[in-house]
Amino acid sequence: MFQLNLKDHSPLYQQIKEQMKTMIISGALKADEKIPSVRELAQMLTINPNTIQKAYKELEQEGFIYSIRAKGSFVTPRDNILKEVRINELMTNLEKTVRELIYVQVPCQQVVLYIKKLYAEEGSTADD
Amino acid sequence: MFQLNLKDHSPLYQQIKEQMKTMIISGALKADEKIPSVRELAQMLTINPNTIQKAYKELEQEGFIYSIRAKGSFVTPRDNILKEVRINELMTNLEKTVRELIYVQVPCQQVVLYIKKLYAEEGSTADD
Amino acid sequence: MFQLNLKDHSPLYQQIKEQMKTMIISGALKADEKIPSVRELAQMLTINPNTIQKAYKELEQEGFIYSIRAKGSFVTPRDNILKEVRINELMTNLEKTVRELIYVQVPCQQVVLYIKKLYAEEGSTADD
Amino acid sequence: MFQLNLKDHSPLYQQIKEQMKTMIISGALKADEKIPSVRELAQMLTINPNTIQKAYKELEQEGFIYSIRAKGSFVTPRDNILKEVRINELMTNLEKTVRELIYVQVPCQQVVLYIKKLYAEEGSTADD
DNA sequence: GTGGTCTAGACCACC
DNA sequence: GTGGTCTAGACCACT
Repeated sequence: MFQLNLKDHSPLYQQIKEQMKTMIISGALKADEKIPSVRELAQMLTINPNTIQKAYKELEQEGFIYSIRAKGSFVTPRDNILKEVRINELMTNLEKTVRELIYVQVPCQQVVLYIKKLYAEEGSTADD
Repeated sequence: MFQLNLKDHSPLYQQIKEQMKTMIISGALKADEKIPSVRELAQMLTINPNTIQKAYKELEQEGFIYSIRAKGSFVTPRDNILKEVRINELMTNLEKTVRELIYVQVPCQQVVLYIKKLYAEEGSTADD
Repeated sequence: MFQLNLKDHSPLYQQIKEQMKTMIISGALKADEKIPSVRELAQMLTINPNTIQKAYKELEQEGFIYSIRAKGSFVTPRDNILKEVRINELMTNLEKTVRELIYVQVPCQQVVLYIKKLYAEEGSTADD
Repeated sequence: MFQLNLKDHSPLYQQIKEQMKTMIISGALKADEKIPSVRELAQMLTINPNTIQKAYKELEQEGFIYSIRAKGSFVTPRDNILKEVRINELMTNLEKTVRELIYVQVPCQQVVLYIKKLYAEEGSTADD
């Protein structure tokens, strides 16, 4: 389920955050679905519960999950996510990547086709 | 020339790397142009030369600059850059960003138009 | 009647307390009016009776309600409330809020006008 | 300097946050002034550095302090604080307190005079 | 020396 | 059993 890389320079809790986000975004975790409890996941990954706690707390602050005391943590339905700020960040990120793609002379058409392919994939599985 | 943000939590040497890369990619620094020496830049930014050293070392490893002993450091012409690895990284990065854009329901067309606009801008100034 | 927010990190029993207090203060619940029994309210909100119990117990300790065995719980008439301690708490709270308002440079007049408006509203409906 | 109450139900890190905020708001700590390092304060209060860390991190997220790696933590100048959201919270808080003051029949004039007094105090010491 | 990350193990409030 | 808080002690990256 999760693959942690201890050699990587990025902190464990961020790796957990990233992978959880990926699972939510990819649709592997559905809206309002329960995610593993802090202790469960800690045991699964054989790391300290505090590290999971930190990851979950930040995921909650960023709006990807919500937690209910004595119940567990759950995936925020995507329509409830505060989108505007995030979209700005994503577009800035996109711009930076594309500018470098231009620099290394990847043709426009290749990039556009790639993006259309990604949209096509998702559109058929997760739209609606 | 450089704008360092001490309050930002990203390390100074990375901020320097990023800004140097931006200047190379944007064309502000031309191929084979000399960039400031470690000591010069350290003095300009009033920070420790070790910090600059680290930034330059990584830029060289990533192929953006090359250095000649007793001469200084210079911008690698873009045709000499080892592109394949970098392109892979960029495409992976692109995929992650686009998947999240899909998740927050930004329409395909908006993304594609944005990318075409970026290509158009650069095409007229730096292409060829 | 009551709106519980499970995602909120404040305990359920406090949410119930707060809302009950608000209803008493606003006049929605009159003096000596009967409030729902523990079991009734638990059923209405589909939560554990213990949680309601805890809320009622604290409301009683703070003097907002009183209970009669085998009869139920009732709203304390406002003249019977032990006011002095509570007023001290409120004034301390007020001081803290106002000091921060000063810090973020909200002008005195704006605060004063706001308070006068609140008094005017209540004065016409519930005073006397 | 700091007074922690171990018996209090509120977490230690929040007590630290509150007191630090009070000191910033009261002007006891000036803009860009260095506050004690994580370890220093931990030693002063004889509590664990992690607890201080948590308090500082949240204070930084809320904009009251900023930290620079390998340098320390510093007070954010008040003009740089993101005010609008905070003002809304404060006004809501104010409303709740005032409504209860009305309920326990504290006269409007007493409240208004109290607020004017607070503004007068601050105005003479910290304005400009 | 500073802030940041992590562990192992404990205790608490809530439901 | 769940999330949240706390301790004691360790290690790391950065400057």
